[in-house]
Amino acid sequence: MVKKTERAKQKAAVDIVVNRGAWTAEEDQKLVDYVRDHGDKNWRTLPAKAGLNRCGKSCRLRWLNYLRPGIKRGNISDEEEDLIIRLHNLLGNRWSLIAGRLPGRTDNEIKNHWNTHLSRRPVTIDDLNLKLNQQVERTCERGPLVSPVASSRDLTTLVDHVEDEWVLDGTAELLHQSELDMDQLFALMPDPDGGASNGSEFGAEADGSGGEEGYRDINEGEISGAKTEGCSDAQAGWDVDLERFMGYDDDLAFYFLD
DNA sequence: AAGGTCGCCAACCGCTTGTCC
DNA sequence: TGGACAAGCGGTTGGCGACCT
Repeated sequence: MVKKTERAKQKAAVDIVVNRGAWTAEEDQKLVDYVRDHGDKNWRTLPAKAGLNRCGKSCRLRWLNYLRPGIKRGNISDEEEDLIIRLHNLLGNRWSLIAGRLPGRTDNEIKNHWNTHLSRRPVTIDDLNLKLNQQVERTCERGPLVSPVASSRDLTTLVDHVEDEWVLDGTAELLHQSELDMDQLFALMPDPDGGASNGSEFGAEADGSGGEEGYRDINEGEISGAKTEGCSDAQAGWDVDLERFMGYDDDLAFYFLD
Protein backbone atom coordinates (compact mmCIF):
# COMPACT_ATOMS: atom_id res chain seq x y z
CA MET A 1 0.00 0.00 0.00
CA VAL A 2 1.52 3.28 -1.07
CA LYS A 3 1.46 5.95 1.54
CA LYS A 4 -0.56 8.93 0.48
CA THR A 5 1.32 12.17 0.11
CA GLU A 6 0.29 15.20 2.14
CA ARG A 7 -0.90 16.84 -1.06
CA ALA A 8 -3.08 13.88 -1.93
CA LYS A 9 -4.54 13.92 1.57
CA GLN A 10 -5.30 17.61 1.27
CA LYS A 11 -6.90 17.07 -2.11
CA ALA A 12 -9.05 14.25 -0.77
CA ALA A 13 -10.15 16.43 2.14
CA VAL A 14 -11.11 19.22 -0.27
CA ASP A 15 -13.02 16.80 -2.47
CA ILE A 16 -15.20 15.76 0.44
CA VAL A 17 -16.50 19.22 1.27
CA VAL A 18 -16.67 20.71 -2.19
CA ASN A 19 -20.07 21.61 -3.60
CA ARG A 20 -21.32 19.92 -6.74
CA GLY A 21 -24.25 20.38 -9.03
CA ALA A 22 -26.05 23.52 -10.10
CA TRP A 23 -24.61 26.86 -9.15
CA THR A 24 -26.63 29.22 -6.99
CA ALA A 25 -27.02 32.91 -7.66
CA GLU A 26 -24.97 33.61 -4.56
CA GLU A 27 -22.09 31.48 -5.80
CA ASP A 28 -22.26 33.15 -9.19
CA GLN A 29 -22.08 36.56 -7.58
CA LYS A 30 -19.08 35.58 -5.48
CA LEU A 31 -17.26 34.31 -8.53
CA VAL A 32 -18.10 37.35 -10.64
CA ASP A 33 -17.04 39.70 -7.87
CA TYR A 34 -13.77 37.91 -7.33
CA VAL A 35 -12.85 37.69 -11.02
CA ARG A 36 -13.78 41.33 -11.54
CA ASP A 37 -11.41 42.36 -8.75
CA HIS A 38 -8.59 39.86 -9.19
CA GLY A 39 -8.80 38.47 -12.70
CA ASP A 40 -9.40 34.93 -13.92
CA LYS A 41 -6.01 33.41 -13.12
CA ASN A 42 -4.96 30.60 -10.79
CA TRP A 43 -8.22 28.69 -10.64
CA ARG A 44 -6.79 26.28 -8.11
CA THR A 45 -6.58 28.84 -5.34
CA LEU A 46 -9.46 31.00 -6.53
CA PRO A 47 -12.31 29.13 -4.80
CA ALA A 48 -10.81 29.50 -1.33
CA LYS A 49 -9.97 33.14 -1.90
CA ALA A 50 -13.43 33.84 -3.30
CA GLY A 51 -15.16 31.97 -0.49
CA LEU A 52 -16.56 29.26 -2.72
CA ASN A 53 -16.89 25.58 -1.83
CA ARG A 54 -16.13 24.54 -5.37
CA CYS A 55 -13.16 23.08 -7.11
CA GLY A 56 -11.15 25.39 -9.32
CA LYS A 57 -12.13 23.47 -12.38
CA SER A 58 -15.81 23.99 -11.67
CA CYS A 59 -15.24 27.72 -11.14
CA ARG A 60 -13.33 28.04 -14.37
CA LEU A 61 -16.04 26.24 -16.32
CA ARG A 62 -18.79 28.34 -14.77
CA TRP A 63 -16.94 31.53 -15.58
CA LEU A 64 -16.01 30.60 -19.13
CA ASN A 65 -19.37 29.18 -20.10
CA TYR A 66 -21.84 31.42 -18.30
CA LEU A 67 -20.51 34.33 -16.32
CA ARG A 68 -17.85 36.01 -18.39
CA PRO A 69 -18.91 39.09 -20.33
CA GLY A 70 -20.12 38.72 -23.88
CA ILE A 71 -21.66 35.28 -23.56
CA LYS A 72 -24.72 34.72 -25.74
CA ARG A 73 -27.35 32.39 -24.42
CA GLY A 74 -29.64 30.28 -26.58
CA ASN A 75 -31.29 31.24 -29.89
CA ILE A 76 -28.62 29.96 -32.21
CA SER A 77 -29.46 31.53 -35.54
CA ASP A 78 -29.72 29.75 -38.89
CA GLU A 79 -26.52 31.47 -39.97
CA GLU A 80 -24.72 30.22 -36.90
CA GLU A 81 -26.05 26.71 -37.44
CA ASP A 82 -24.90 26.83 -41.03
CA LEU A 83 -21.44 27.87 -39.93
CA ILE A 84 -21.33 25.20 -37.21
CA ILE A 85 -22.16 22.52 -39.75
CA ARG A 86 -19.52 23.74 -42.13
CA LEU A 87 -16.87 24.08 -39.48
CA HIS A 88 -17.72 20.70 -38.04
CA ASN A 89 -17.36 19.20 -41.47
CA LEU A 90 -13.97 20.83 -41.64
CA LEU A 91 -12.68 20.33 -38.11
CA GLY A 92 -14.64 17.47 -36.63
CA ASN A 93 -15.38 17.57 -32.92
CA ARG A 94 -12.93 20.35 -32.19
CA TRP A 95 -15.54 22.39 -30.38
CA SER A 96 -13.24 25.04 -29.03
CA LEU A 97 -11.99 25.86 -32.51
CA ILE A 98 -15.53 25.99 -33.83
CA ALA A 99 -16.61 28.18 -30.93
CA GLY A 100 -13.71 30.48 -31.68
CA ARG A 101 -15.40 31.46 -34.91
CA LEU A 102 -18.77 32.10 -33.28
CA PRO A 103 -18.55 35.20 -31.10
CA GLY A 104 -20.18 34.82 -27.72
CA ARG A 105 -20.69 31.09 -28.10
CA THR A 106 -18.90 28.54 -25.96
CA ASP A 107 -17.55 25.16 -26.92
CA ASN A 108 -19.91 23.53 -24.45
CA GLU A 109 -22.96 25.20 -25.96
CA ILE A 110 -21.96 24.35 -29.49
CA LYS A 111 -21.19 20.78 -28.51
CA ASN A 112 -24.58 20.43 -26.82
CA HIS A 113 -26.36 22.04 -29.76
CA TRP A 114 -24.62 19.74 -32.17
CA ASN A 115 -25.38 16.61 -30.17
CA THR A 116 -29.01 17.49 -29.55
CA HIS A 117 -30.00 19.19 -32.81
CA LEU A 118 -27.56 19.10 -35.67
CA SER A 119 -26.09 15.61 -35.45
CA ARG A 120 -29.52 14.09 -35.99
CA ARG A 121 -30.47 16.37 -38.84
CA PRO A 122 -29.93 14.77 -42.24
CA VAL A 123 -28.26 17.87 -43.64
CA THR A 124 -24.89 17.45 -45.30
CA ILE A 125 -22.32 19.96 -46.33
CA ASP A 126 -23.37 19.29 -49.91
CA ASP A 127 -26.91 20.32 -49.05
CA LEU A 128 -25.61 23.60 -47.74
CA ASN A 129 -23.44 24.16 -50.75
CA LEU A 130 -26.25 23.26 -53.10
CA LYS A 131 -28.42 25.82 -51.38
CA LEU A 132 -25.64 28.34 -51.61
CA ASN A 133 -25.09 27.60 -55.29
CA GLN A 134 -28.76 28.04 -55.99
CA GLN A 135 -28.71 31.40 -54.29
CA VAL A 136 -25.72 32.49 -56.32
CA GLU A 137 -27.25 31.25 -59.54
CA ARG A 138 -30.30 33.34 -58.91
CA THR A 139 -28.39 36.49 -58.13
CA CYS A 140 -25.15 36.30 -60.06
CA GLU A 141 -25.02 36.66 -63.83
CA ARG A 142 -21.70 34.83 -63.89
CA GLY A 143 -23.61 31.65 -63.36
CA PRO A 144 -22.57 28.78 -61.12
CA LEU A 145 -18.90 28.93 -60.32
CA VAL A 146 -18.69 25.39 -59.11
CA SER A 147 -21.00 22.47 -59.36
CA PRO A 148 -22.64 20.99 -56.28
CA VAL A 149 -20.88 17.77 -57.07
CA ALA A 150 -17.50 19.45 -57.06
CA SER A 151 -18.31 21.08 -53.77
CA SER A 152 -18.36 17.75 -52.03
CA ARG A 153 -14.61 17.94 -51.71
CA ASP A 154 -14.33 19.98 -48.61
CA LEU A 155 -11.58 21.49 -46.63
CA THR A 156 -11.12 18.37 -44.59
CA THR A 157 -9.22 17.12 -47.59
CA LEU A 158 -7.11 20.20 -47.53
CA VAL A 159 -6.33 19.90 -43.86
CA ASP A 160 -5.66 16.19 -44.05
CA HIS A 161 -3.16 16.72 -46.82
CA VAL A 162 -1.22 19.67 -45.55
CA GLU A 163 2.38 19.15 -46.58
CA ASP A 164 1.34 16.45 -48.98
CA GLU A 165 0.76 16.52 -52.66
CA TRP A 166 -2.79 16.04 -53.71
CA VAL A 167 -4.80 15.85 -56.90
CA LEU A 168 -7.40 18.32 -57.94
CA ASP A 169 -10.50 16.88 -59.56
CA GLY A 170 -8.60 14.09 -61.25
CA THR A 171 -6.86 16.46 -63.59
CA ALA A 172 -3.49 15.07 -62.51
CA GLU A 173 -2.40 18.56 -61.72
CA LEU A 174 -0.55 18.45 -58.47
CA LEU A 175 -0.55 21.28 -56.12
CA HIS A 176 2.23 21.04 -53.63
CA GLN A 177 0.85 22.61 -50.51
CA SER A 178 3.40 23.20 -47.83
CA GLU A 179 2.55 26.59 -46.43
CA LEU A 180 -1.11 26.59 -45.56
CA ASP A 181 -1.96 25.28 -42.14
CA MET A 182 -4.93 25.72 -39.87
CA ASP A 183 -3.61 28.94 -38.40
CA GLN A 184 -3.27 30.43 -41.81
CA LEU A 185 -6.59 29.06 -42.90
CA PHE A 186 -8.32 30.90 -40.10
CA ALA A 187 -6.13 33.91 -40.61
CA LEU A 188 -7.61 34.11 -44.07
CA MET A 189 -11.08 34.51 -42.71
CA PRO A 190 -12.47 37.84 -41.70
CA ASP A 191 -12.92 37.97 -38.00
CA PRO A 192 -16.53 37.34 -37.03
CA ASP A 193 -16.34 40.20 -34.57
CA GLY A 194 -15.61 42.52 -37.41
CA GLY A 195 -12.15 43.32 -36.20
CA ALA A 196 -8.81 41.67 -36.67
CA SER A 197 -8.62 37.92 -36.70
CA ASN A 198 -8.06 36.12 -33.44
CA GLY A 199 -4.34 36.41 -33.11
CA SER A 200 -4.05 34.70 -29.78
CA GLU A 201 -5.71 31.56 -30.97
CA PHE A 202 -4.81 31.43 -34.61
CA GLY A 203 -1.47 33.03 -34.58
CA ALA A 204 -1.60 35.41 -37.50
CA GLU A 205 -1.26 38.47 -35.36
CA ALA A 206 0.13 37.10 -32.16
CA ASP A 207 3.55 38.47 -32.93
CA GLY A 208 2.21 41.83 -33.93
CA SER A 209 3.20 41.33 -37.53
CA GLY A 210 -0.34 41.84 -38.69
CA GLY A 211 -3.04 39.60 -40.01
CA GLU A 212 -1.89 39.87 -43.56
CA GLU A 213 1.16 37.72 -42.93
CA GLY A 214 -0.80 34.61 -43.76
CA TYR A 215 -2.07 36.06 -46.98
CA ARG A 216 1.41 36.99 -48.01
CA ASP A 217 2.74 33.54 -47.31
CA ILE A 218 0.13 31.96 -49.45
CA ASN A 219 0.26 34.51 -52.23
CA GLU A 220 3.99 34.03 -52.47
CA GLY A 221 3.65 30.30 -52.34
CA GLU A 222 2.68 27.73 -54.88
CA ILE A 223 -1.04 28.11 -54.58
CA SER A 224 -0.81 31.59 -55.91
CA GLY A 225 1.72 30.58 -58.53
CA ALA A 226 -0.38 27.74 -59.84
CA LYS A 227 -3.43 29.92 -59.85
CA THR A 228 -1.99 32.82 -61.73
CA GLU A 229 0.15 30.88 -64.13
CA GLY A 230 -2.34 29.19 -66.37
CA CYS A 231 -5.04 28.78 -63.82
CA SER A 232 -6.95 25.64 -64.64
CA ASP A 233 -10.65 25.20 -64.25
CA ALA A 234 -9.95 22.70 -61.51
CA GLN A 235 -7.83 25.13 -59.58
CA ALA A 236 -10.34 27.90 -60.04
CA GLY A 237 -12.91 25.45 -58.81
CA TRP A 238 -10.86 24.75 -55.73
CA ASP A 239 -10.54 28.42 -54.98
CA VAL A 240 -14.23 29.00 -55.27
CA ASP A 241 -14.92 25.82 -53.39
CA LEU A 242 -12.87 27.10 -50.50
CA GLU A 243 -14.62 30.42 -50.35
CA ARG A 244 -18.04 28.85 -50.59
CA PHE A 245 -17.28 26.15 -48.11
CA MET A 246 -16.70 28.63 -45.40
CA GLY A 247 -19.43 30.99 -46.50
CA TYR A 248 -17.10 33.95 -46.75
CA ASP A 249 -17.55 34.39 -50.46
CA ASP A 250 -16.68 38.03 -50.88
CA ASP A 251 -13.71 38.21 -48.58
CA LEU A 252 -12.04 35.01 -49.65
CA ALA A 253 -12.77 35.75 -53.26
CA PHE A 254 -10.74 38.88 -52.75
CA TYR A 255 -7.79 37.00 -51.35
CA PHE A 256 -7.82 34.04 -53.67
CA LEU A 257 -9.14 35.40 -56.91
CA ASP A 258 -7.96 38.98 -56.86
C1' DA B 1 -53.93 13.45 -11.98
C1' DA B 2 -50.02 10.52 -11.88
C1' DG B 3 -46.38 7.90 -13.49
C1' DG B 4 -43.20 7.08 -17.30
C1' DT B 5 -40.33 8.63 -21.04
C1' DC B 6 -37.64 11.75 -23.59
C1' DG B 7 -34.84 15.72 -24.75
C1' DC B 8 -32.06 19.44 -23.33
C1' DC B 9 -28.19 21.31 -21.21
C1' DA B 10 -25.30 22.45 -17.12
C1' DA B 11 -21.80 20.31 -14.89
C1' DC B 12 -18.47 16.80 -14.16
C1' DC B 13 -14.69 13.56 -15.42
C1' DG B 14 -10.59 12.12 -17.33
C1' DC B 15 -7.13 12.88 -20.52
C1' DT B 16 -3.81 15.92 -22.93
C1' DT B 17 -0.97 19.86 -23.38
C1' DG B 18 1.73 23.69 -21.80
C1' DT B 19 4.58 25.90 -18.35
C1' DC B 20 7.49 26.30 -14.55
C1' DC B 21 11.04 24.87 -11.51
C1' DT C 1 15.33 16.49 -18.13
C1' DG C 2 11.64 15.10 -15.61
C1' DG C 3 8.07 15.91 -12.26
C1' DA C 4 4.35 18.87 -10.56
C1' DC C 5 0.86 21.75 -11.50
C1' DA C 6 -2.45 24.66 -14.19
C1' DA C 7 -5.24 25.08 -17.95
C1' DG C 8 -7.66 23.39 -21.96
C1' DC C 9 -10.42 20.15 -24.23
C1' DG C 10 -13.91 16.63 -25.58
C1' DG C 11 -16.85 12.91 -23.90
C1' DT C 12 -20.21 11.68 -20.63
C1' DT C 13 -23.52 12.05 -16.92
C1' DG C 14 -27.38 13.48 -14.28
C1' DG C 15 -31.05 16.73 -13.07
C1' DC C 16 -35.02 18.82 -14.58
C1' DG C 17 -38.80 20.22 -17.31
C1' DA C 18 -41.91 19.01 -21.12
C1' DC C 19 -44.57 15.78 -23.15
C1' DC C 20 -47.05 11.43 -23.49
C1' DT C 21 -50.03 7.70 -22.01
